[in-house]
Amino acid sequence: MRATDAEIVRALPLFGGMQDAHFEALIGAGYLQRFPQGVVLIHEGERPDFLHVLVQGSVEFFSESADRATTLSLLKPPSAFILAAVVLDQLYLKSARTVEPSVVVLIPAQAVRDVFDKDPAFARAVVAELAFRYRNLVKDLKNQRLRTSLERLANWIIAHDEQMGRTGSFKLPIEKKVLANLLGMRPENLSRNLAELARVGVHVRGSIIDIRDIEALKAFARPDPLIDDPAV
Amino acid sequence: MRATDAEIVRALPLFGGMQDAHFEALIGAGYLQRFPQGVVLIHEGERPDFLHVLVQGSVEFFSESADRATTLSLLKPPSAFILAAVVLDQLYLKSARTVEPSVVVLIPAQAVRDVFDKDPAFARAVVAELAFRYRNLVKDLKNQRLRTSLERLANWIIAHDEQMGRTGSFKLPIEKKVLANLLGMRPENLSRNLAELARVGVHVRGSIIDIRDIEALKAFARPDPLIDDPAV
DNA sequence: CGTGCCATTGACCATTATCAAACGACGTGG
DNA sequence: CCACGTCGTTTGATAATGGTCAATGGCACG
Repeated sequence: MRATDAEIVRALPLFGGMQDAHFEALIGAGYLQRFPQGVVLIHEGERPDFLHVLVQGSVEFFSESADRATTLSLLKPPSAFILAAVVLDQLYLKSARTVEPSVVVLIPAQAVRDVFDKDPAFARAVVAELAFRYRNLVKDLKNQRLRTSLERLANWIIAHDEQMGRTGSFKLPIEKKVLANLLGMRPENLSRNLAELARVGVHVRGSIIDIRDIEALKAFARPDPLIDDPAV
Repeated sequence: MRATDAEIVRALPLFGGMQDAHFEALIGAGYLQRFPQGVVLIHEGERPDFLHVLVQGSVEFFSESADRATTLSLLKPPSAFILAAVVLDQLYLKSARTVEPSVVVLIPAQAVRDVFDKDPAFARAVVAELAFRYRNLVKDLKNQRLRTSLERLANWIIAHDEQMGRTGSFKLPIEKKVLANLLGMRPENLSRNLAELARVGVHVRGSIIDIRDIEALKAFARPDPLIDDPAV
């Protein structure tokens, strides 16, 4: 593994506070892999062998059951994933695949559990990470239960515009197909929903989104910090 | 607080492994309260002052946004709740109300965070608890995304029958209204869905559910351990 | 024995999925 | 350089799913 990759991992909040010796133990036991686009990294139902750290690229979490499939979330680097399954040593509940060529650091699950038992700072960081992800999941469930697909889309557009600096205009960072699945709808429905949002001033040309009346959009979307604000 | 209530708390996995002195610190700082049915114990958007431990009764977690409301889960004693908000010291994302007269132990959030920093066994237990709840939430989201309301109901009936010992017959443990909200549907829809399940051998008289053909029910419901099995 | 609240039922509407077809961007190979 | 195939996207028609509103019946509790 190159030193810069180890540094990326070390810089994550999850690994930042731990003792050097413990970090060396983790990173020494781990290794780095490069994957092309579309590779399934983990399969739901299997047992976790490694804690994964996404260093470059991006990963989509999805799940399939009884002939249906859904995207649960997208992950951007740098970020660790499947921590809950690793610490409990229980089956994966989601599958993960790369949506672009990606670089992943793999750390043996047993090494993670060993260091977790020895390093209080790491244990605290694991708690913070799990609690943070727990809360994101609560927000996802609320988003799904309390809103129509049109409202989820409208709020996603508002949130993404804020992330991009409130310019009122941005390019979709992912394919519409992937966005549709992420928002819990079919691509056909996303297409119609995007057209529908013209009524509140959202205009679409290809993958360019223009918000021409943010107030009208917000009046329709009714964003809620307890669902949409990543810092809450 | 009565000694027996403290013992109930102490017996929880979350508190079981910690040092006596630390448990005394927590329980000494805490106090016990009794609530009638229908009291809102916590309001989403507020800051957590206490870790709650449900000792008796039952609690419903719900959320409201933009004129809509949904039930996110039900909690049975003994069980701690709102742990994620407490350890991160961030706003509640859900509200909670009693659905029957309940007994709750309240432990000041700061005391929890103090002991968490000092007691590795407690820290490990917090991780296990958070990871467990995280996984339950993933299952909830999959259940919601991958199934229709009729399928969620069918699988709930199968799961509840298993919990009750696979007798093929049980009494609903909660009002249909509450069950409907828990399963993410309206009471009218639950009514129709229950009638619909007669086609696969489920018969309903008042709050009594009879499964007359478990195989037919399972063939329709297609239960998935990665969604329905509480031990996975 | 009222008075509410829960549950059911009917009619209707909103939302979303499904199926099908057509279009368009993009990359490959001739 | 262009023809072609692939895949993502859009659009249309239709069906499934679930919500809303309203009326009614039933049951518990005062």
